[in-house]
Amino acid sequence: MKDALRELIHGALATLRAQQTLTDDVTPAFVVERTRNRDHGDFACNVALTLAKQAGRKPRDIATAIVAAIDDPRVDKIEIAGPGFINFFLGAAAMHAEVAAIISKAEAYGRNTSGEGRKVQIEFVSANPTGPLHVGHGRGAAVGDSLARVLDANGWKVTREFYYNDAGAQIENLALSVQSRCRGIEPEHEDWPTDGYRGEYIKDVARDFLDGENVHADGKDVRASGDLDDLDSIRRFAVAWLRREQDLDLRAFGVEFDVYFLESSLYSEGKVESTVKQLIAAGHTYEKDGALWLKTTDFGDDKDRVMRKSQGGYTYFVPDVAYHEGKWQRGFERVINEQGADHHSTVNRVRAGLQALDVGIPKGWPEYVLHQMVTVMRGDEEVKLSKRAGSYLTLRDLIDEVGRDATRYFLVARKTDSQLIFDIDLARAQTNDNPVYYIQYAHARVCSVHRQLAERGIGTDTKAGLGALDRLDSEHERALMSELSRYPEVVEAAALNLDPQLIAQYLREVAAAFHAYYNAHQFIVDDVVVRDARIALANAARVVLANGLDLLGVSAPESM
RNA sequence: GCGCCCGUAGCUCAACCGGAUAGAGCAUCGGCCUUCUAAGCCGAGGGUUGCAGGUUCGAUUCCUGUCGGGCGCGCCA
Repeated sequence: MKDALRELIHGALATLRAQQTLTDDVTPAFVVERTRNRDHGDFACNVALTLAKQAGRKPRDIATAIVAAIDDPRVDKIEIAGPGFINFFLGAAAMHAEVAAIISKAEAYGRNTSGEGRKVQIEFVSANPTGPLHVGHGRGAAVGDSLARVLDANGWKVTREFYYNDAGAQIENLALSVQSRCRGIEPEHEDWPTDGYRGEYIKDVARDFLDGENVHADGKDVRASGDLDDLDSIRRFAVAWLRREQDLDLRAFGVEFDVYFLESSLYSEGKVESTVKQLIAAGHTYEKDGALWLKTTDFGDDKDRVMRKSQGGYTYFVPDVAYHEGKWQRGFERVINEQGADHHSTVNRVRAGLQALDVGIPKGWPEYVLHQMVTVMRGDEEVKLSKRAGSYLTLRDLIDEVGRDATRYFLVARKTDSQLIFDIDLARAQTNDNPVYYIQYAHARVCSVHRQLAERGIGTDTKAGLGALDRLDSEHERALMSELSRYPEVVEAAALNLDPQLIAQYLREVAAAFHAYYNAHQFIVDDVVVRDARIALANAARVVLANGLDLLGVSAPESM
């Protein structure tokens, strides 16, 4: 509806220009937006205000001229208000048509094609296989996967990718830790490796290694040699073991990836070497103190970066650039990296490295969505420890305790750049204070109505119901219809702002509108036409709730 | 010391890339409803948007400074 109104405005401007009422050919940016206040109608437009400046005329005069040039049956009334806002009051028919569209499009309602099938990659989680996923990874998983779903709903062709380091120093620490556990050394002992991993899970890995277990991860089997002097074998086994573990966690979270990308492949396939050569050839490198440097300061970084250490070997930054060049070569018009904000310093660095390649990669490519820290509270106590990891709360702990739906919802329900406080007690609560419960309950209530009808042997006629929506004219009914019709705009906005939180927030409002509607009216009434209409509207609400929840990866239960 | 993020009602958060009287939920207080799940409705109180400047018709939003909280600042990844 928003777009339709924009077109009406553009049409009116064209008319005014043809009449010479307007002489300026340039139309400045303007917006059509939902009003906050019902007195201002359904939509408002600020075009007269933005036009006034360049036309040198009073906004209200321009607004009057524009309004006079608009005539559309979908619009009941147009008012000019305040400094010159144009307020549109939609007719009931426009709203009823939207409800009918919801029912007929069903799962497809709210989806659009603005992405035109272009390729976008979302890289998220990307945890190294050195330990269980923690709550921070959970936020990344929830946000990244929801973003993927949202962009898919906007017509993009989405690839979900997980990048992990299976070869660096951290992995060496992992292998050494497992080896020490195999030898019965405890983390408190003086022979325990510096920077070793102390969690309980290391013991489990060690046990399985000594037992000669077989681990299936990333589509291949890795068998433990059981030889504790064979560090290489320990390393391969430990990586596979933890990869499998993380995979189970992610699956329990409803998140699946299309591509798992190994950092080691960048070395084995010579990508790192070729990237270094490219950077040297492009003339952006220099030698200093026995090391090879990249002049990233030429591209907006705050200091130059070492590529090859004086002792030999590349810094992690080099494979990072190689990796992203590979993403570019794979044809992703957009790449969105979802990471913890503690990695924010890599943003400038990676982009600068890509600019230095001189291969035509746009300046702001790739895009980043960085999420801030998560603090988990139980009552007034901060929860920090996990039995499994020994040092931090794992994602699995949280899913086990509050369930997947609540975990996912809570982790996306806040702006990514704000710190998030996860209230375990609230997430578990079976009350209306709990937004997940409140939303799912609204969905279940519609299903419950159908069960009630079935028990009484009452059938309904959706088509007749949709034809009779004009019989529904209470405040609650109107409000619910209006709320539902916003859904497509919310899906669009969530993609534009890369912000699934908008969906979470919107669903709460839909649920509130539904509950109010539900409680103010009887569904099972003798008037067949009204009954059909009310149930058709309830079904429309169910569709929007189900579609929205799906974008968050949260289930839409039929009963609770 | 430098960089990034945050600071909005008692609490948890919004405010749709600068718009109208800064909004919801919870909590508190006063009414109503209590019927197809555990609901819901109406009203009230509660704000100098951390603080101080600036930009303009107009600022929670943009700029500068400042205070407070978080995270980063390696030839670690």
